[in-house]
Amino acid sequence: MTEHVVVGMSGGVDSSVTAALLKREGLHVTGLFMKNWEEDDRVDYCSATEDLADAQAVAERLDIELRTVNFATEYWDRVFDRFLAEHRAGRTPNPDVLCNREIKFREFLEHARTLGASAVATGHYVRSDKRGDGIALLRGKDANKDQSYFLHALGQDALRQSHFPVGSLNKTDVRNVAAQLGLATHDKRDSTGICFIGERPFRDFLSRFLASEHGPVETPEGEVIGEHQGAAFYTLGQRHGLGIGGRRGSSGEPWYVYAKDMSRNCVRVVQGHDHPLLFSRSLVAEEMNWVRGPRDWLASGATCFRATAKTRYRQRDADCVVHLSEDATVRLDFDIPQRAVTPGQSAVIYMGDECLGGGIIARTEAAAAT
RNA sequence: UGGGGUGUAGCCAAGCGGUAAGGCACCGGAUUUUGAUUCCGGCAUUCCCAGGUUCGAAUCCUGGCACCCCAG
Repeated sequence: MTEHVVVGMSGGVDSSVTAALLKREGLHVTGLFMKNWEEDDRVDYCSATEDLADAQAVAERLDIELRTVNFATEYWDRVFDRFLAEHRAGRTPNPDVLCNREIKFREFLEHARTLGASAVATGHYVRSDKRGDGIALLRGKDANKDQSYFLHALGQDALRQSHFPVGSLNKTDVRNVAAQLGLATHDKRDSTGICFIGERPFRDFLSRFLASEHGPVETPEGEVIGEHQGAAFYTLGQRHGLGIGGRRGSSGEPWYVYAKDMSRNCVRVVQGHDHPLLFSRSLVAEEMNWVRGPRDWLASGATCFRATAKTRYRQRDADCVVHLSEDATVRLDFDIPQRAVTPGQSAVIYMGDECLGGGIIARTEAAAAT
């Protein structure tokens, strides 16, 4: 009996080619289009409609069935709600990390099972590989498109039942395959923005869900030099949106957010992209997930090991020492202080090409000598 | 109303008779399945106002106006 795989089709090239490749392998492929965000917004409505039409066109071309499903309630409850709560707390959440864990590789996967599938597939640029007694999550072959950062919160259950065909291709190859097969999405622009929600004017979008008040922008010395639109709208390392112009006797460099004080609704800034206050030498991450279990790579008894880590998507890996603890937290000590390490974002740990896992940054330790 | 100083884009700020540097902010774009960062592009027919000198002035002259500092 041929394996039945449900492919999450978004209407983009990557998932189109994912379906095509699995079909070519001879698997029984069903496409499943998810709509997880409801809005009266006309722009949004149009793009979702267009995406569905594209997915349909591809499905027809490939001669596979396309179904649709709506997880808007689940998305709101399990992803967006927390996304908002994090912002209220002054942190900078990564909704897509949560979305993958809660929606794509939980709700979606379960739904696929009810359709009789034994596995799902997505267009993520990652690879998986049997290692030891488990399955390792590996970076995508195309280093520029690698999305393992977003999938670091997956567990063995999810990986065992998932395929990532485009993970071993380069983006240009993916587009070529799509073009050769005559798929309508072959030259479709890569999508960006929050998954399922899309690219929005950030502040306007968030302000529809979050109450906010203007507040002071202060220097480390406590001098008020501007007014912000609401502390929740800013993230550490951010430059724009502060409206701070030239100042007498000042260097003329831009100003960047290095801290937020939510109790005072205050955003603290510092001048210069590389100001010491923007750097952290270490961080503590919570809610750690070890893709393959926590002890595989550890010599017995050891409580730390060397690895590399990213504290933001698309950031270069940074060498560090990972310290394990009894609870589900971890401390990373960087060889070289990292810029704009931000609570709420994920710290994702790698060993070579393998994504070991990661957690949510809870706090950091300043790099500046005290 | 005695003396001194300053008035150039939203904010800093070059310019000192030859036809408005630069930076910050802001806007647009590129990059990007978070949010950022980064990169590229745009941004004063006009220099507080009014006269005058000159082939030509933000730059010189005259008179106003505004603000700042020191004396009161």
